[in-house]
Amino acid sequence: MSKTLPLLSSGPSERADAARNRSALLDAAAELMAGCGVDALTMDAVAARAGVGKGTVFRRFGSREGLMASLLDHREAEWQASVISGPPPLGPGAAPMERLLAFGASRLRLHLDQGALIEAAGRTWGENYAVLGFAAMHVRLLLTELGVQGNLHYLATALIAPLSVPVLRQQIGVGHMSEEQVLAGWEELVRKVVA
Amino acid sequence: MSKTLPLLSSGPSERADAARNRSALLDAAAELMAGCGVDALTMDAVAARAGVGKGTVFRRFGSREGLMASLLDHREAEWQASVISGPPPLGPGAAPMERLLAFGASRLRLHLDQGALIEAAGRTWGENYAVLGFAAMHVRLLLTELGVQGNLHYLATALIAPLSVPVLRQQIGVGHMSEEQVLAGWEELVRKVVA
DNA sequence: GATCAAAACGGACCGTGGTCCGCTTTCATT
DNA sequence: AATGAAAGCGGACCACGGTCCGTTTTGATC
Repeated sequence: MSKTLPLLSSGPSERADAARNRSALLDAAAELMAGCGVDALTMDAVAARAGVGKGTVFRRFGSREGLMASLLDHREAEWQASVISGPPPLGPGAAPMERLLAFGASRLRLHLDQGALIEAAGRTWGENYAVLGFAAMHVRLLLTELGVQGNLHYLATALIAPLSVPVLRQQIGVGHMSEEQVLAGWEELVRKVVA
Repeated sequence: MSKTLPLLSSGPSERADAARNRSALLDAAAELMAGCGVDALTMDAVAARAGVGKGTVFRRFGSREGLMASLLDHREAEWQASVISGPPPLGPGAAPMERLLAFGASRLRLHLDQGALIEAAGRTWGENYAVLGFAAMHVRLLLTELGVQGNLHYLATALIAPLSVPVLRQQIGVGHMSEEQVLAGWEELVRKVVA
């Protein structure tokens, strides 16, 4: 996650031109992606569209994966906000089990919607502590509230794992499950773990 | 999975020169990888070492990922064989629960050992029906024997998901779990699902 | 063993991600 | 406002994955 994620940001501030270019690059990337899809997005095109040199793109985002991760930050921050303070059942106010099932459904949708982008972001996104860490923390908390016994940290990551993009792609694309079947299966898994 | 996997192979046979080159390329790749690691392996280097043109490498394996997948085929085939007909508790002869736990431990080891190669093989390997499909089928069978109720196909894939390379890397690398903790956690998960 | 179509070969060529380094901009300090 | 060092900039340059197509090899058939 980069400085663009409000949840974690701050830092020693960015020079004015740098901030302007970062924003221009993110806009350019989003526009190009909307037109051509994730895979056809080239760094040269982004730089050209934003009216900056290619080197600038790499200084700001480190790599293509880093740029993709920054594009995801937006969506992820919104999602995290809706978990922390959005309306129930995803947000606080609902019973733990309801929240947990809403979490699964919501995460499933997010991963299906942003799948291509998430895969394009690769490890930069996938091994980011702030992303999986937040989800794991949340699930762990809900499991605690549900009175589940055992290594809750592990169980939380294990419940999140079947919602990951590669697994979903395998289940839906190769295994020919429907989205509903996957969600129903996950709920069944959760109930067995919680029971 | 490619023609090199005995479990699935045959086909209308390969011309003698093609077979010779395939074998030479796999050897060259394995040797270079042993020396320089997975990431430093370039297609040009493999071609040069095998004494063939670059085009030949791509005709045989399709892509870099395809070459990596072919290198994995060997190990995967051995592993599948040990599940199907190796000694207990991984192979037949042990009680279903023992076999299931042995499956987890074995798969965990395989993924930790071959992690870099598996990631380098990307979707070519990861979405391969013959790989995840075999594991899912096996787990599904064991769950049946254990009398588990529900959507066993989904539960099988959900139990395999936490053993995937990205999840393991996250748990061990970022979350600072030990290999033993991960395995213990997975066993706990299995017992909750089976119970 | 001659013939020939299909298969395979090789390496020049291309696009893209990523680096490098000399020049320019910013901004804190005075 | 002048100054200077740090931060940023740009685009030429490089390495590597992947493609293309004219040439060569193979092996089935006669």
